[in-house]
Amino acid sequence: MVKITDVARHANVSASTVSYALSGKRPISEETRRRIEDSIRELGYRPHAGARSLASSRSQVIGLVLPLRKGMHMPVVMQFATSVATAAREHDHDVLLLTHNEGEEGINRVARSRLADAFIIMDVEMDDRRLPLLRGLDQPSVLIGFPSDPAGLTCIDLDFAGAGEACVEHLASLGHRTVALVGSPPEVYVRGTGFARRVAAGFTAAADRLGLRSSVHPCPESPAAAQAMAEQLLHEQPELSGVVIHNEPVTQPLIAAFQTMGLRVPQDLSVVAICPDETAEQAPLPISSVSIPSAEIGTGAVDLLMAKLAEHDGVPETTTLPAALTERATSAAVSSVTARRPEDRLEHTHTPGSPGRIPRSPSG
Amino acid sequence: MVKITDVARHANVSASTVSYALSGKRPISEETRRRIEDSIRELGYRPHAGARSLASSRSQVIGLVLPLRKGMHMPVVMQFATSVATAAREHDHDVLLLTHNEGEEGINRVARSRLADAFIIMDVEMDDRRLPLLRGLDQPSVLIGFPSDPAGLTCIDLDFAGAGEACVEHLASLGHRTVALVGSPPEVYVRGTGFARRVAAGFTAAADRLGLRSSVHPCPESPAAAQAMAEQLLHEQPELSGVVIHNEPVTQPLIAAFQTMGLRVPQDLSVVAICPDETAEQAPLPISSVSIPSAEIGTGAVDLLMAKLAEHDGVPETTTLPAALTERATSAAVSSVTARRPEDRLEHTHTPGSPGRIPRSPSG
DNA sequence: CTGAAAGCGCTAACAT
DNA sequence: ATGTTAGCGCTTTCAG
Repeated sequence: MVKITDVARHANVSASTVSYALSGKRPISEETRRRIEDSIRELGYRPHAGARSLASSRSQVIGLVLPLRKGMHMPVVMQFATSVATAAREHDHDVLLLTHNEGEEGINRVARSRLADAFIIMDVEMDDRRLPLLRGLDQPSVLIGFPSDPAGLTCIDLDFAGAGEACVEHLASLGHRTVALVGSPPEVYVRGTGFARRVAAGFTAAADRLGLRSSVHPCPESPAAAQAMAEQLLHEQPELSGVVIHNEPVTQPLIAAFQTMGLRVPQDLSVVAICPDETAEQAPLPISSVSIPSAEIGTGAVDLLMAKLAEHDGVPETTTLPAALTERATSAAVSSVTARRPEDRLEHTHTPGSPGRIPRSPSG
Repeated sequence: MVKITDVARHANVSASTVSYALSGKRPISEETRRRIEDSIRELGYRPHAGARSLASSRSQVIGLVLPLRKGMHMPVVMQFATSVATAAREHDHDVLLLTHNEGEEGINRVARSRLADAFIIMDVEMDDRRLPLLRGLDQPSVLIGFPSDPAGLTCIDLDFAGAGEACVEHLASLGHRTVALVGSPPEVYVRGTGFARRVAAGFTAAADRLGLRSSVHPCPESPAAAQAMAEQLLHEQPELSGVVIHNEPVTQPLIAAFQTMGLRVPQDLSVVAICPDETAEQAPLPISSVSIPSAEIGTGAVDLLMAKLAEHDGVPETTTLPAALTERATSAAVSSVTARRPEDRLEHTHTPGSPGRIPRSPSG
């Protein structure tokens, strides 16, 4: 194995000079730097990561904790992970993969053994059990998602409340008066994952503010559940004309179910999703959507982490990425009387005036 | 930071005794071991990973190279990654995440800096450019997938050829005489990813052997492509009664397209997929399938790697996981004359006798 | 602008 | 069964 002393000898300098040439922590003459670089290349030198970490107390590794639980959409997780890995490399760091199932102990182990010198935690819950641990660590961390109390932490996420609002505002601007949110599976709400609740809160708030009737429906991630949900919605709310979907695997099946039941999208029913742009664009009928920018969140998290590692102060506790809605083919202005043709539905039809259960009525 | 000498002092032993107690590399008296363990717990000692790696030339980290390219199904990749991470932890190792887009350089960097002391490479191509590098590394590696020449390497994968065969055998046993394979996107074949070609080879070989008509159809990963594929298949091969799908995102849309076109599954058309069990089970109509056992492949890869790290010889160059077909609701025996009703199809109908293009005729 | 030298915390001979 | 000691390869004072 070629080591720093080999390079030093070959370049006729001391080992420390090679080290400094590599780190840039002190000025090196042009001439010397060139000789060193040549030697490094010629000998094929690579610093030993362990030695470096021992001497500098910096491993150049960031620990990335990914969720594996149900209700997480894996393509999004993967895109996020790769964007973190790529961004980390641009800052000369590598990424250690930790899974949520090792729990707090995994983070603790990696932190205290100094295997990683910073952490990115995905899928943070409102009252996440890892928070006290993270606050007490020597190493800085960045959370994806906002816990109830972000004090002393650094968090970044899409403005999910804003996303919920943007969807409602879009539908309202198109003239829709009754809207429904088909959300994440029930367990996601139950375990207090912030984004699910925030979408619902933003959705409901905007509907109330704009005087729309609204209802929220957690939905399991299966085509069957999507089918049942479509039937339930049309059954209970004949005047429903706008649906917001925040549940990736259900998006396509739900739209298909509506169509099968005789509703034309967007003529009879407008649909807006909160999902990655890729999903929205690739659908048979491109979906109007608020983008979940996993890649930006990933690089943003890395940037925040690097700022903290550099001991920049003024790293904000919370960073919120603005929600932007892109209009595509699934949303349109409500049309006149002929718009809804309940008599075409396969079953459970209603006459236009007969109201189903109305879970919420507008407050303002 | 509490270090090994602190523990040694606290337990009234030498540092090396603590080290040996931890590694188990030499016998320690029951009494001493207990004292050491107590001290470790009391002081909250964790060995410094870098120091350990420097002194022992073992980082206890394995590098995992994941693909991000199109045509890879992310849920499968994630499940694989998490099973690797979990299995690695059981052997006291951590996992460093490398993305294929860093290419050979990423592996080289991590290997030569001794950040990782073994590698698992996913999505290996027939003539993978990383092979020479891997063969020359100090560190052992395990490949997921079989390159054309596995000599000097260790590879593990599902028996994809066997999977293709099993599907055909199943369909043949049900009386089907004309079968089609809807495969991975064209680019996957083009870049020589082994599994896609092996499925096709096994499929074709079994069809030939059993005297079935067969054809192979690469298919892009979009619902639109699935729809087009369904139309094309029925148009060209009116006598088609068995379809094998090896293209995860297309599976569901393709079945739906067939149904929309008036075919009943499995009465008019049997469908068999090669996909994770989870996908097959969760489909609206549970799909008869050969399982892609990502988790087993992941733990298998780790086990092979650990054997190599332990310098066990006799680690096999290739490990093939047997293909097992599970019969579910999408396959059934061909029914009699009334089975196919081409006159019900939405368009491009054919009279029963008129053959479409027959891409392959049986050789035996 | 460059060198010399003292560790970083741990493991693994080599002792006994 | 345990202790002593010499590094592992690098960074970073401290000196010049």
